[in-house]
Amino acid sequence: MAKDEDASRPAGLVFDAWRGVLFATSRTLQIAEPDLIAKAGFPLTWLDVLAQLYDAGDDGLRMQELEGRSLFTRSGLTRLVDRIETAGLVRREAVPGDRRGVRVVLTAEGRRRHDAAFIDHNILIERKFGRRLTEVQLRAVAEALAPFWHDDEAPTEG
Amino acid sequence: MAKDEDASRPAGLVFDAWRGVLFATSRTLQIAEPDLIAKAGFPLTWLDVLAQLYDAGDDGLRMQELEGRSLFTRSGLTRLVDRIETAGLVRREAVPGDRRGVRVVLTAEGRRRHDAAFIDHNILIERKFGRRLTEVQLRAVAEALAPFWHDDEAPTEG
DNA sequence: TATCAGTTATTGACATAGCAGATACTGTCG
DNA sequence: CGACAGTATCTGCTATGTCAATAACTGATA
Repeated sequence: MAKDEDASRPAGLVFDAWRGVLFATSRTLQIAEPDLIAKAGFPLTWLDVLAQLYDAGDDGLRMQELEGRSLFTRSGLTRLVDRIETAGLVRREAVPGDRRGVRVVLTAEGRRRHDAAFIDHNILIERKFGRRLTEVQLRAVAEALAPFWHDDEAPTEG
Repeated sequence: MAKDEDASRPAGLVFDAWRGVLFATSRTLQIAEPDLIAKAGFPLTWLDVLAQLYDAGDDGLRMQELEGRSLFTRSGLTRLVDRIETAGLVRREAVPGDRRGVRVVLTAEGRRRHDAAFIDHNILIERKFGRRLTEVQLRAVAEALAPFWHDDEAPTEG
């Protein structure tokens, strides 16, 4: 018994929605990742970092700030930035007035590669994700999941 | 569609919807993973496998089938199943009539641990994901993203 | 029955991420 | 100055995932 209603929230509904979110993410990323590597020559993790630095402007970001805006740990970021730096897409610079700190800045090459990758990536997301939903559905999903943008569980840097 | 409003172009919509899906997944998993490890003693990857085997019934699943139902590669699965087997939660058995094959089956202990973990995990998903959406939103998300469950991505551009 | 292409699963070499501890610097207090 | 607590970043060890190559087996063919 206990068909579904009665409970303010049918358990199966949450499960189905969660499953949808999970699979949409995984499936799309599984296509987007190799695509990005083929076209841009670097993985999504790099694009995350490059995009953050792009948005941050000319002064770049400190490792600490980068950590706050990404889904990596500090040590993971250190190595990630190492690789991107070795590839010449970012540069570590001294922070005036704090010799402990480092700020990470896009190089000209990094900016170029970011721009190209960003465009390619968005086209792919449109094709593999967006195209599977109607406009009404897109709007519903975007609206329903918007709360997760600003995460109240995680510390948000100001 | 052909709803041409300047304020909400489909491109921006796709981006917002994708961003929502991405963030909902990341934020929720970042909480669910440590929680599961604390309560069940194993990570989400194990639960994925255990849940698939649970659903599959007494005969379990072959590695191949497990691969099709999960988001791992074959070799990744081999090692994942190795670990779970070492922990005693699954068992590899011969497949009658095909000596290449292996079928993976839940042990009694595996079933117990699965049940407990599944309950805990669902409670957490309800709390951290489901509770942020209304029932209408849940329904909309579940419906919109259901196509991703069975992903038969057309090999050519679709 | 010998062979050969295809299938199933594992293994080896390698890449990347996390945790915990190390390293380098800052600012304060005596 | 010298000690100390706090901050910013990096490194060592380890865990886990992927790709490419391998081993074991199947079914068909000559």
